[in-house]
Amino acid sequence: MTLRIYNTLSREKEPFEPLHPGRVNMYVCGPTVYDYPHIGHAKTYVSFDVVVRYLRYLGLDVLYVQNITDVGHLTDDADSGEDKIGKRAAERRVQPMQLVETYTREFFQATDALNCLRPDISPRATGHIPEMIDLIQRLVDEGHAYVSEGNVYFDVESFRDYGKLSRRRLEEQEASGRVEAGAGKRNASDFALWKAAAGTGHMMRWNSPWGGGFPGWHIECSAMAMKYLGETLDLHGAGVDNVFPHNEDEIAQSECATHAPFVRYWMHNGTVLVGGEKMSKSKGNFKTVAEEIGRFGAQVLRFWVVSSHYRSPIDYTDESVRDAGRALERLQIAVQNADRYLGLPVGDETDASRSAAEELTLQTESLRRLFLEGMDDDFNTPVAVSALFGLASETNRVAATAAHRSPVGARAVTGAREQLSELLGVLGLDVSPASDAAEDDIAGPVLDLLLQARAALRQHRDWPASDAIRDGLKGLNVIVEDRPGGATWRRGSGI
RNA sequence: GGCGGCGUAGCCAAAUGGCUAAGGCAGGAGUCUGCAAAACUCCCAUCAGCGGUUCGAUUCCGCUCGCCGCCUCCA
Repeated sequence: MTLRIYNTLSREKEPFEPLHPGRVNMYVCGPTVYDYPHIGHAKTYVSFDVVVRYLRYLGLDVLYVQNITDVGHLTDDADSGEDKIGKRAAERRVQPMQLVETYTREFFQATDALNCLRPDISPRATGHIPEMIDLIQRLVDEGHAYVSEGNVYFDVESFRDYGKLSRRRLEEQEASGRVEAGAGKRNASDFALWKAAAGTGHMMRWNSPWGGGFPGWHIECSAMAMKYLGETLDLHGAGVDNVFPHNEDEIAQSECATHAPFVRYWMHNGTVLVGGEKMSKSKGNFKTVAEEIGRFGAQVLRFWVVSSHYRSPIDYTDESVRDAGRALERLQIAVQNADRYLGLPVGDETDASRSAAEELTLQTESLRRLFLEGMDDDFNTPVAVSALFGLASETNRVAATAAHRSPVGARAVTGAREQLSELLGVLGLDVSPASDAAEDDIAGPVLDLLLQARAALRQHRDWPASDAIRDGLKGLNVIVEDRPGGATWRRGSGI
């Protein structure tokens, strides 16, 4: 089995071979922190978190860098455009760095809640201005960039491969007439590496060989990625909306400065839509991660993300998230059924129980293979998830309604349960009851006590009282289930 | 206008040049149960349309229709 990754550069799935065997240098474009993280961010960062987790699961040593863009991009291409962070900060009468701090915290809070592993390095753009200046200077020295009225522009025509990622030709873009020639630009497609601050009212500005100013948007990723990961990265991820111009420009700057290939595999994440339209900060049609976690729970959102392929666009609807919640509940119940089975008194081993156990063990192995094959095929999480459901069904078949356990059954169920937990873990999910019971150490014992009392009522066939307890608990989002081995409780999904 | 992608059952969502087109949700029938819940069993699609290539296409090619993204900040 080999991992294959769809590379935007070639538009094909390619076998993944890192530059240095066993090690993966990976960079993902981080957020611009001037507003709350939304579901689009959730999809991107959960998807790449799954990538990191899977690579590590395969035994690769991953160094994962994801930047924080805390220096504003211009709101438009014209030289007079405002810096978004500066603009928002001015509106709120706070310093830009205050604003940026607020939303950086929000960002990590959201990704932590979604159980995304922290990047190994989270470099901030403002902390890497010297590296950017060095890089820009190299480009000027090499003749790939030129200075014009205190601005430094990248000369797009100096790079033969410009457009190789987004498959665009310069002439076509010019023909569109939508890219206006900026003041002092040689070519309409030239992009800013450094912008003069004079006359822009920018609060965030730095000294440079070209005067006071601030960096262009694209240069930060090149500078930070190469600082920590070297001239050639194994993997670079981003949302599809960054292919052009951002990623294209990263390639141009980096390769012209180093004369080395910048990225071996480019991965791009599909867009989150809302009502058939892209969810984005600028459109204002976004739902924040915090808000949606409040409605559905973080794990359900995460499951919603991995239920479709990372490259597919997905529509964000309440219904689809609710479906994800119900589906996740099925996995939770299966794990709980396994645990319950393992706690049952030992009973006789019959031919039937023996063959059922053997079948479960067999299925566990083949479903594990299905999961890995899915993941190996460009991180096909929907296939991987279907393997998880397979494991749930197989487990339920022997564990859901049994009144006692058998030694063979226990071995098989233990194996299936462990497999389920392990593979869920690769997707960053944990459905074991302990994961949410831990927050309250008294509720569990109290519920157990209540069910014991209820069992006595049931002995006397006092159905009204017994049902009243069950209904009452349901109102508290605790689901009681009567089974051959006694009643059990679980928390409902609440949705 | 240019570039790219998508269109699979009521909904979500995979795979595949030929054997039963995964899985989940919803729905239907049954088993179990005092009832309920859960679980289990069974049922529920000819793959947007039209042409072409092929012994054979949902899968490859072309066209049409519809939708989305990028070409401006965006994950």
